[in-house]
Amino acid sequence: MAVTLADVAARAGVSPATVSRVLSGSYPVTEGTRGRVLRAVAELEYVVDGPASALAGAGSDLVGILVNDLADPFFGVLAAAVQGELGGGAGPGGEKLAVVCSTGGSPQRELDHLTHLQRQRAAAVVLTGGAPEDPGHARALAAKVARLTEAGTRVVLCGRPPQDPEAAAAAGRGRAAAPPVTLAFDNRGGARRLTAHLLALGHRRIGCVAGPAGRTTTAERLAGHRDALAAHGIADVPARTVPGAYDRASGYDAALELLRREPRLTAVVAANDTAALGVCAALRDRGLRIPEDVSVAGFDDLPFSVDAAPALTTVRLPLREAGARAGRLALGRAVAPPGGVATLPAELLVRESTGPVRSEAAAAGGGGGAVSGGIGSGRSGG
Amino acid sequence: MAVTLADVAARAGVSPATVSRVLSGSYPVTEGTRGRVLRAVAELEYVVDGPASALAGAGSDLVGILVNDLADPFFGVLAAAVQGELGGGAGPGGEKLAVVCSTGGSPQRELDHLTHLQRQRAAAVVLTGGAPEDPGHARALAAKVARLTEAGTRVVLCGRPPQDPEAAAAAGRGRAAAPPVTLAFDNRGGARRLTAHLLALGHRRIGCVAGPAGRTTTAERLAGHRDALAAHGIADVPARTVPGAYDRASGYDAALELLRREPRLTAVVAANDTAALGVCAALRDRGLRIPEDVSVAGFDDLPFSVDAAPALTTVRLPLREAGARAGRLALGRAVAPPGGVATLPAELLVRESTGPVRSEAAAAGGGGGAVSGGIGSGRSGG
DNA sequence: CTGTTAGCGCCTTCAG
DNA sequence: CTGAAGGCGCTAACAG
Repeated sequence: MAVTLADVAARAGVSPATVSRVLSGSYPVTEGTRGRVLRAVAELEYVVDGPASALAGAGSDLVGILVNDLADPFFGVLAAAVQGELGGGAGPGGEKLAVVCSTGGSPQRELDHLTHLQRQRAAAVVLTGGAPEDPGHARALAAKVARLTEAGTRVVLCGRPPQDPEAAAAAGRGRAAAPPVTLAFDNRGGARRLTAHLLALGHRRIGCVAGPAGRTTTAERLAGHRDALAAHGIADVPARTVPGAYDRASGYDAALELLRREPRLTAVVAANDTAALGVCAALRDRGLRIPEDVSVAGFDDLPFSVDAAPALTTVRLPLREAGARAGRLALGRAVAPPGGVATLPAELLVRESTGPVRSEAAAAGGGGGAVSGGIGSGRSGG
Repeated sequence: MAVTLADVAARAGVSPATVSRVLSGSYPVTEGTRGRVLRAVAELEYVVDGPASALAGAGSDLVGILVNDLADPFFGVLAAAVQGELGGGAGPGGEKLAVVCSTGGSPQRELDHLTHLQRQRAAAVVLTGGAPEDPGHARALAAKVARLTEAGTRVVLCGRPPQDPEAAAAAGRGRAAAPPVTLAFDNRGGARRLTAHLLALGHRRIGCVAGPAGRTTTAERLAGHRDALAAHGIADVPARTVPGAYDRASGYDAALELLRREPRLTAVVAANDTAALGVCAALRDRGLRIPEDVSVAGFDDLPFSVDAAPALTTVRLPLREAGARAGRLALGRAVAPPGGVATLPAELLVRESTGPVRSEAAAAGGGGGAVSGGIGSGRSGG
């Protein structure tokens, strides 16, 4: 930081205040002065100092985007959409610098990042992805969000359920400029329709590779799955659900475990498309064909799922739209939905990885021999 | 920002300076005082003000990561790896806040983001992905990088060639604390081995879906492709290369265009795995089997490529490793390679999407009928 | 070990 | 329309 406002002022033969006015464009300045100032700025390659500027009262231009995992396309697409809206930054409000922070799914890191953002006086924060279900964390988060909104930071929840109103109320102590806005996904409805689709195809022994335990998204999708089962008068068999994560390896292991527990499985719903890919790989390795022997379904409709082998039946979540809207909300360029909460639809996409259940006779004759039990996966504890 | 350092000091009955010392932990403080201060901090939910702190001399804890597109797994994986290294932030150097900025491939936005980071006094900046080949931009970028390093910001180039030494020298005017470090990928070598693999399988009419024009990565991969062709004494047919982008749609369109120009194509190398997926889709839509009729190869070995149909032959780039190393370099926790440049290997991964060229006879008999010329794609201009 | 004193670089009143 | 002055909240010398 060698060259300062004062340097520019000296070179242009004006006062620092004038330079400031030219740069912020908030005040009328004579064309001539303006030109000289701008030239001095260019010649000196002057760049406004962020901290000093922020300290002196100009708001920061940081917008925080919290994601669980940057390498996960779900968050990549979401974050890209948010950032796309903050945009080229040509806007008069000035360009915002998007700060994408990865929490790795850790509640503590979520809080830490939020503190960081608070420290930096972020203009807005977008929290993406499901939330941990721990009440303690929910309370801490509500408190942190309250501090943020009180300080004028706009908060948008994208892809998670709204905050508990009571927790939020308890956490609030000052006057929030703008209460947090929520853009939720209809995970439950989507999961229900997906399982209903499988049931309609005749499947009765459906395995479920759930998402990480203790997260709202996992709970919602599981609830939808059970809704569908219940609606068809089918008892939910707990052993047919194994926990996992949103990655391929997890889907692979979980599928093997499911097969061990119930070799006659005819369908598997995975936590998301990435896990579904792992499920497919495991099934294939065991000599099972998809969907002839076993149907597989994903969730999210991530970009690659249409090109998988076979193309994945899944539930499309409007990630792009959600991110873009969250971005607009963060910028204050969109009005909050009534009640501060909007639920975005989840659409069933039937492709090639699901099909009619095979008849029992065919099952007995088919590649079923490969599925003898007791493979001794070290993962039996679940 | 209601509660300040002074408030905490008052409540704890000490001076502001003491509070500052307790919080920064840089100076010895009595246990008792320390306890009272910490309690006051907790009770008031005090959070240090970033701008003020930075202005007063404490360095900023921002690390910028520039990527072309967050929704692209290539960058997602890279950015996640970098961020993973900045890490939980338990380290003594204190936690860094990673700022992931998406340039959308625009040189101007790249510069803009760097200015922003400069404004914020970023501790380090990691530039990922190929660079534009425009000399004007290279000069501007070199100048910007020089300003950054002069200000003490560490700069790491990850996945792009090193800066032109002359341009860098010309841009420098002050004393750079640490010159930029480069982690390059052996794109050319990888592409050469990939095409050589195809040639070894007997392919002679190889189509090439190139990456975006005017970018170093595109040029390097193309050069490698031509190296292999030349090494086998095969003339490069310009019409067999069509430009594209790193997305599925681009691969799809490009494959159709290639087929229009040369219906007897037996292999296609794509700009990357995502584009390869599009190529495969287009080929399938035209009734061609992979790899029996046409072999297809990708690049990068993105996470989904092993699960594609068929599993993609590709060139693995050590994205995870590169990102992690870039992160360590950014933190100053790794020593720069000799000469400031390290080239990371690109490994050929032969999977199922490439196979021996079909015999001419088989070609005549096979699904070739679908490939009649003159489909009139509007894209013939290239 | 702790309190006091100066700014960091800028923006924003106030005068002129 | 422009200059001068004050302070944003914190840290870094200095004293004590």
